[in-house]
Amino acid sequence: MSDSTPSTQSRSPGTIPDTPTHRYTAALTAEIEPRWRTWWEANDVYRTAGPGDEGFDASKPKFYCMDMFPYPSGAGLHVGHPLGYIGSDIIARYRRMRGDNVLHPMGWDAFGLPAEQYAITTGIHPAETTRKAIETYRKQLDGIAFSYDWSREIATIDPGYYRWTQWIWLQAWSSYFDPTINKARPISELIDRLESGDEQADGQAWSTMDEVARQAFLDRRRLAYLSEQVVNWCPKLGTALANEEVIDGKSERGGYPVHRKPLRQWMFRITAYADRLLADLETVDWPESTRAMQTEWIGRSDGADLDFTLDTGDHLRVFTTRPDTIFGATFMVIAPEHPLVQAVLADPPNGCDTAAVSRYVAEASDKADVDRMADQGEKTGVSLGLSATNPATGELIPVWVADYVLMGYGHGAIMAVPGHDERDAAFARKYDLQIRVVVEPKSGTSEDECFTGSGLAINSDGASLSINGQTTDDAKATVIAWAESEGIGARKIRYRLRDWLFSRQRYWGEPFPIVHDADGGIWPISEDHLPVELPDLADFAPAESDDPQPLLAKATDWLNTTAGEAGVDPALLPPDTPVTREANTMPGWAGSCWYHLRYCSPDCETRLIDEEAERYWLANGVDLYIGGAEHAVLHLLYARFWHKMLHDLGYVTSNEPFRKLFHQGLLTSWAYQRADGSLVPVDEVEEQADEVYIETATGETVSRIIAKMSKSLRNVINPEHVIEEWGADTLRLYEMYMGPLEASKPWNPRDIVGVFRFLQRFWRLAVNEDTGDLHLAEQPDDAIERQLHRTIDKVGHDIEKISFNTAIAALIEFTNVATSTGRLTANQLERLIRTIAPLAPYIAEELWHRLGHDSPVSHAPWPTVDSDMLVDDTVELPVQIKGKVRSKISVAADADEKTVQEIALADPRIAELVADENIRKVIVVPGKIVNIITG
RNA sequence: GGGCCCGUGGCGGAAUUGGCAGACGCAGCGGCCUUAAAAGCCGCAGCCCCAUUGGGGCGUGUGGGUUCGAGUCCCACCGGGCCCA
Repeated sequence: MSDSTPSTQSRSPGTIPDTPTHRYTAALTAEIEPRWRTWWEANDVYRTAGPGDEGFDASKPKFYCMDMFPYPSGAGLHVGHPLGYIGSDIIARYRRMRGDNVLHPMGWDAFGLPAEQYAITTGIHPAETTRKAIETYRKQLDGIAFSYDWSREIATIDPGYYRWTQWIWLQAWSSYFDPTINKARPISELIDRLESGDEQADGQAWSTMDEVARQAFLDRRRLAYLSEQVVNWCPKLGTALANEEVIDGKSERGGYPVHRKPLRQWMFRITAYADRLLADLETVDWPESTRAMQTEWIGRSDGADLDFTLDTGDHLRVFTTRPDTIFGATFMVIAPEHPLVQAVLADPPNGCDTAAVSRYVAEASDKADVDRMADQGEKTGVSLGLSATNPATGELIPVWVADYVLMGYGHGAIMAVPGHDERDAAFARKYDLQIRVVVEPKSGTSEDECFTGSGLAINSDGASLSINGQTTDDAKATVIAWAESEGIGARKIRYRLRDWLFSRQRYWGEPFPIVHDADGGIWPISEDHLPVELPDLADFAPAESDDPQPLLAKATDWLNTTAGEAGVDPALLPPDTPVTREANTMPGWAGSCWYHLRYCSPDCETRLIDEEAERYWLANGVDLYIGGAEHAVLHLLYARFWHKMLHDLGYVTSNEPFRKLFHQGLLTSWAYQRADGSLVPVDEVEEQADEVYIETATGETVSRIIAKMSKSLRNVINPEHVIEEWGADTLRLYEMYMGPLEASKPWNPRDIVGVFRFLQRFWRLAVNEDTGDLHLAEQPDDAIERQLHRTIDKVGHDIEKISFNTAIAALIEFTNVATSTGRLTANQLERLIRTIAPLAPYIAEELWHRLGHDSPVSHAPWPTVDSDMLVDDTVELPVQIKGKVRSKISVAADADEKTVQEIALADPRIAELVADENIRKVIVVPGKIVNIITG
């Protein structure tokens, strides 16, 4: 067992001979819990009827309560994983008892890298290891009494599931974004508009374009499109890596060189949705921090596009958020990837050191964007020997190339204002470029060398424009209006959000439902040929190559096929046309973007989601979505994007997928370190004395640190071990009792016994430990009855507030009072059992049936609360003198202020204390407090 | 560097949102039961001072402010976390 303290290690009440036969012990939970689990399963207790199902009651309100589904790893669950699941299960059970139709499903996010990496080292197929891991997870989850409707279980790797993942992708491929209505539409509608002449293709009439030009135009408009992207390519690993997987130009795993390489990749046009993804954050009930993160990630900036004229006569377009500082633009900088660089190298102006420029561009190409953007570190660059005219001042200013400007942002070119931008200032100082101050703070002078805030424009007076004295906001508007009238610029809103790179060179993911013909044409697989199944592969090792090769390229029989074989509509392409399948696969995020839809009708063959089920379960989206904050941006943004796209295309009615979002906190745990820093597993350590820990095997002293539970720190706690020693109800209660669900908190094995003792007392309140019979009172005790109402009321409210720790505290308190006062009547006990049922389902079910019920306690209604029982006739009020409590008085609950004041002043102790004082004022807050101000 | 969040007994945490700080649990102490121990049960318990029951002072990271009244609101600082740079 994972316990480290001797006091808990030796505890094992089930084996103590003196223990009463019918005490709530680990031995008893080991008998009770599996028995009810089997019974629940045999009787389909948690099956949820939806529209069209037998027994569905449409008059009940719906409550869709969903967990972020897990990636089933080979290591199994540790006690941190179920934390959020226990929370959502309590809510689901509570809402059911409140009379809602509750949809509470679970599934598996089963495509992804770890299984594939494992396959590379062991040769075991990812499908096999994943299936095994799912089985383990399922077994572990079942032990904790989750009330999932397993008939709705889905796994992203099921062909029946990823058929629809592919289908959704095809919808995106077959759609475009119409900015005039700010929505996605089928691309067939765009073709109609082009053919009718309602719209032109980039200013060209459709009728004048040939087929190649038409396809190229349409491909540029699709929501899913191919594009040349610079990726982190690692030849040794044979794959592109995410930015986070590259450290100092080397792969995180293996330390192999990584090159920045342009690669044709499938993209998603998520940027088209930037403003909707931003604006609709206002409409959801999400943690403030998560909304802030998404807002920052989308990164809207308001500014202007401005054109500068080069001395070659060409224009250089820049984006700036500070058009008001145009008079301070003393040079320009372009990114190393900017097309102008190649133009300059091809036809160098006088004074251009082409060798230096070429060398600089080559060096910059292998640097990651994050490193280039970093504020610290030397700014580097090379002059191009070109000049541009500042349109406001008329001055000629030099053009440089520098890697702190990124091609992916704006136009890959900036007007540099070293007087008011830190990075431009650093660059100007290094290369001795002119710095001009054009903004001053509204009051006082700036302490900073480089003032980047808002203020008043100065030194900003030119032939066609003057903004001196204008505030920054006014000056921005003036400059934009001027640029527009001069025809050299326009107001522009830009987003930090980039289009989503959607292809991976991995094996264990969804194949794209598309084929390529010999001429580079792209053809969709028709719907009735979906899914495109992942071919079997015997060898998962990536091919080492300078030329990026997706793993699926190894499946040559699968890869090279014909249009007919692959399932392309014969009307589009003759069936015997040789085609190549797309060898890239979709990223791990794909399946999780829409699983909230599939749960509603997991077996629907005709649509991704049954229409009626969608309207019912997804009205206003998922009612409660619980999961980790680590998905605050990527998963939650991608899922919102797909949902909105499907909304535009008419497949879902709601605009947002998750109405209320909640993040559970992280579970930390103690880890033990030897003097040399190496780690000792938690279960090989004992606490010898207070704060002194020794390694059992060696007797050496080890030090204790607190850290996130992880395999590498050897501090994971296995839920099965906890259940073995205390039972699952204790595990559930302990995890919820530790503190607020959203807080990070340390797992302390020593504390578990507290909730176990509570359950023991709870059990003893109902059951005679010696005989096993129920022992009940004939007549209810009035004080107990009142407190029971209060407890039911508080537990209900706390569950709704997701404040389970205080709900449990209220139950403990009631149980302590009830055990010390006497017995409960059968009726009282029934209500108490129903109140604890969402939190501790096993003990509740056992006692419920012992009370003579045949149907599950989870199907019983939540006990009613009589509001008269919540208020007392008399209340005790503290009486303060100058803010310090000096006495307490007992008054009628509805006594008016005057009466309360009289009683307070008449209180002997108060009278004595104020006898010699002048009473200036008496504050009476009915039901709360009395405060007497003297002096 | 900017933004957001958080600092309460030995520990995990409560406090109806401005009204008795420390609910509830762990650990601790005392008692019952027991030959004994464990388990269980009953009680004590923020810190300090005086005292016989009782009383007083100080207390929610630090310093200031608003208020009859501040853990809660405002300002500054210190420490920790997250996000963006």
